[in-house]
Amino acid sequence: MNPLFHELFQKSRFLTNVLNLSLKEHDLYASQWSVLFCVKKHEEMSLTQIWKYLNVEAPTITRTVNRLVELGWIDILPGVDRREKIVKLSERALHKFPEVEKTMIEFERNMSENLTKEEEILLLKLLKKM
Amino acid sequence: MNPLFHELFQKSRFLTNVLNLSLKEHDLYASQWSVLFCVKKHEEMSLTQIWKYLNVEAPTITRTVNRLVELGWIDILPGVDRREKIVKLSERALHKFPEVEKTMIEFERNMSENLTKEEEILLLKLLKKM
DNA sequence: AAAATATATTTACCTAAGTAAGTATATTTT
DNA sequence: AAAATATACTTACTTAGGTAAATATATTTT
Repeated sequence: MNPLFHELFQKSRFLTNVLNLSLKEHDLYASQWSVLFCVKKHEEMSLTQIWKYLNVEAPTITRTVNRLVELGWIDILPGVDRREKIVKLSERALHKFPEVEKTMIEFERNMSENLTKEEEILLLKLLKKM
Repeated sequence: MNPLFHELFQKSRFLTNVLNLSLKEHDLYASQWSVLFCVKKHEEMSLTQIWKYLNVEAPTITRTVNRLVELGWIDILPGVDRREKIVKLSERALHKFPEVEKTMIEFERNMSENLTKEEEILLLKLLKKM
């Protein structure tokens, strides 16, 4: 069997585990971070915007956002369209964000330190091409 | 944020979804296939051998193997050491295996058709190096 | 305006993976 | 031989993702 796919799945699982471990210090999981990150970037987002941006299905975002609301990272604003839920970072989340970001940058640095900058760019290019 | 990790996670999720769709014709999931594949390769394996080979935790394999036993793909042989569970493919699984393998080869061909052989080798190398 | 259709989110149920703690059996130490 | 430790697997609980179907609200057609 083609070892490429096996390796890709393994690496993905490994990186998720390491990332979860890194984010533990902020009581966050990787998927929660990915939602916080894109909401921060766009300031306000509807759930549909989030799941389209992150390329996952709607129920996944319903769940993660609900958890983040429970944990106090996210506030819900009622939209004009009463079907949709508009979401933004809470005060506390905005305050904590830079520290979490620091952890993320550290994680990314550690996980790519075996690659030169050129290799990193090449790897990204090949992944996208596949 | 470094787009490399985002891309890797996305691609992994995408490939898992496509693979699950391909394997649906055999009523199998990707993770079930990975267990069947390594058990076939080694003929007989203990659960510990399986989870070490696949680089996952023990409970994951307990669950997947149990499901495969239920579905009739795997038989359990009692080991000499009564703590351990030795596992092999069922007759039916051995019979069906080549067809599933064909599906897998087709999947791999489709998913790597945008890469030249050289790029494929390079991608694998970079993933391993990371 | 009523009916039909579309969109946004949720609910229910499934696989897939993790950690922590429990149980049963082997092995090693004392 | 008894006690302590190690190993193999399981159980309970959590996140993370998926599909299919339900619900509520908007929009479009008739």
